[in-house]
Amino acid sequence: MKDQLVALLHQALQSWAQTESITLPESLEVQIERGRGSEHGDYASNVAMRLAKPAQRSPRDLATQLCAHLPAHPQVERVEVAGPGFINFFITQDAANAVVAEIHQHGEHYGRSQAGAGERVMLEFVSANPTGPLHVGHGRGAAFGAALGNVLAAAGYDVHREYYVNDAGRQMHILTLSVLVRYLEHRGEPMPFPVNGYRGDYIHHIARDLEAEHGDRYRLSAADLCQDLPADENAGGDKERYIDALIQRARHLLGESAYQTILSAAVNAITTDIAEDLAAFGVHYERWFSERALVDTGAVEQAVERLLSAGAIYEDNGALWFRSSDYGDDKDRVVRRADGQMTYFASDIAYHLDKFERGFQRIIDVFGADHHGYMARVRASLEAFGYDISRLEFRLVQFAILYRGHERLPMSTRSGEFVTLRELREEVGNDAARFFYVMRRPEQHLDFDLELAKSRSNDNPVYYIQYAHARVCSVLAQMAERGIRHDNNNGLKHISQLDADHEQSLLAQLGRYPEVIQAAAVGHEPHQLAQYLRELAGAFHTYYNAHTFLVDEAALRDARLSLIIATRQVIANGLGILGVSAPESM
RNA sequence: GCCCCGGUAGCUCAGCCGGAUAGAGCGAUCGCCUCCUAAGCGAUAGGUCGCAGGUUCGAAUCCUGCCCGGGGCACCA
Repeated sequence: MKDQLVALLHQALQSWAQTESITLPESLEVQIERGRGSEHGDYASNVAMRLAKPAQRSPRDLATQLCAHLPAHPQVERVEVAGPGFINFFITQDAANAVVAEIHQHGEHYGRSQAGAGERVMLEFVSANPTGPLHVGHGRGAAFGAALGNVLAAAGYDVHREYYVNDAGRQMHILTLSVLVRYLEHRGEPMPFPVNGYRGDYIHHIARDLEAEHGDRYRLSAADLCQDLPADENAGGDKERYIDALIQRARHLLGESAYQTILSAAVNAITTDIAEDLAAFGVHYERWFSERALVDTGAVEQAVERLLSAGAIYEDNGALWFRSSDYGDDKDRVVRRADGQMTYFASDIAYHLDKFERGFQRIIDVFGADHHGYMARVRASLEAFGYDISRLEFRLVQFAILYRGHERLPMSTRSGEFVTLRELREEVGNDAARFFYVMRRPEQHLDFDLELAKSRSNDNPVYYIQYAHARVCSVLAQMAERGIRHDNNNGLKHISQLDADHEQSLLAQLGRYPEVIQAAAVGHEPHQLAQYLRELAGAFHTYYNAHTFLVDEAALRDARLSLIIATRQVIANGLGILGVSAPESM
C-alpha cells in the first residue's frame, strides 16, 4: 500500500511538473509515513513541504495542486491537504479489511517480501573467543544477530550467518596452559596458578576430561615446569612475560605433538560448548569459520604480502606495521610482531578480505561496543585492498546490565565470576531472554531485569504478547467445546461488519506488519518488530475486553474469528522472527 | 587527551535520514471478573526532550561548544 502511494505521488509530481514546466530536483525523495490518528489519515506525505522551497510555492498551494494531479486509485478513499502542507491519504474500508484475507492466504509467509531482491548478505555475530563459555554480554549479540538475520531473510535477502572462531594465537596457548596447570594439580603436581591464566570452573572440567582419557600421560613435574622462570605479577614480575615463558617451557617438556593434543582438546571442548549453547538458544549459523584454517592455508600470510606489495606496510623496530592512518585510523597498527608472530589484526584482515572475495554484496559485523576501535582499522585494510567499504557495515551492540529487581548484579569480566548465557537461559527461559535482548535499540545500554523477565504479568512484554496468542487459541478451544464451527470463507465475506473502533485499529495494526518487517530489515533494527508486537498485542487485548467473539450471529462471529485468527498468525510470524515461541496456552 | 554510545514523564524506554497537539509500558490514583484465561481492560495525573548557541518556514530529530553517565584507546585478544 505504502509503495503504491509513493508511486501515485511520483505520477502526480511528473504530471504537475509537466504542466508547470518545472524541472523536479533530482534528489527529491517521496516520503510516506503512517498517520497517527484517524484525523491525519492512514498515510501522510510531506513532499509538498519539501518541494515548496525549490519550486518557490507555498507548501499548501503546492499540496493542493499535487492532489489535483493525483491519479485515482481504487483503494484510496480521499486525499486531503492539512496542516502546514501535508497530503493525507485515507484508504477505503475495503482496502483496510482486505488484510485479513491476505493474512489467511499467505499464512506464515504474510509479511515476507522480495524487497531485498536476493541480495547476498554476510552476517557475522557473536564470534566470542573460545576461551570460555558465553556470558550474558555475548547473549545480546547472539539474540540481536539471529533476529537481524531472520528479519533480513523475511525481507528477501539471502543471508549467510557466520561465527568467526579465534582458535589460533596466543590466547589459545594461555588456555592450553591453564588446562595443563589444572591437570597437573589434579595429578598431584600443584603449582601457583598463573595470574594471567583462565580460572573458570570449565578449565577444571576440561582437565578432568583429559585425565579421564589420558590418565597420567601428560604428567610433568611442577618443579621442572617452574624452574628458572621470570616472576609472575603477584611476585613482582610481569604476568605476560611469565605466562609466555611458562608456555614455552610446557611446550618443550611435553613435546609439540602432546602439546597440540591438549590445545585441540581445550579448543574443541569450548567451541562445542558454545555451539551447543547457541543452538539451544535457537541461534544457528551457516558456517563456523576457523581462524586456524585461515592461518594454515597461508591466507593470513598472503593478505599481509598483498598489503606489503601495495606499499601499505612498513617495518619498524622489527615489526610490520600497516599504514591504517593513511585510511582514517588514528594510528598505524602492527600486523606482525617483532617476535615473528602475526597479530590477531592480521587474521582479521585476511578474514575480511575473504568475505569480500566471496562476493557478498553486503557485509555486516555485529560487535560488542568494546570493539569499536576495530572498525577504523578493518575498514582501512579493505580500503587499502581497493574494496568499496560502503559494502561493510558495523553494528555495535551495547552491553547488557543484569538486575535482580533493583539490585545490580556484579559482572567482572576478567576474574572469572560472571553470569553465563546458559545460567541466564536457565533462570528466565529462552523466550524472555531472546525478547529482552532485542527489545531495545542496540545502541542503548540494556537494563535486563531478571525478576521482570520471569514475572507472569502485564509488566512483562514477552508474556503480554504470548498471552495474546494463547488467548486466541483459547477462544478457538472454547468454540470447539460449544460445538461451534468457524467458517472462514463466511468470515471473510462479512469482514465489512467489523466496523467497531477496536476492530478498525486492530486491522490497521495488522496491515502495518509488512512495513515493520521491511523497516526493521533495512534499518537493521529488529527492536522495531519487538515494539510493534507489543502494540499489536495491546490492540488485541483491548478488543478482547471490549467485545465477545463467540456471538450467536454466525456472520459476525465468523468475521471476528477470522480477524483474531489473522492476529494470531501475525503474532506467531513476528515472534518467530525474534526467536520467541508462540504458545497455545499459558 | 582522543574516539564511540547514551542523556526524552518518578522508573525503563520508543520516536531521531527535520514536520501536525512529543508516545508506550511500569509505578501512582480511581474504576472493571454471575461474561471466550484479570498473565487482561478502561480512566486520571505526570514533560524546560541534559545545557547554551546555530541552521531552517519548521528542531527531541541536523551542526558547534559545554555538562553528566557508560565503553574504548597495546608489538593484548
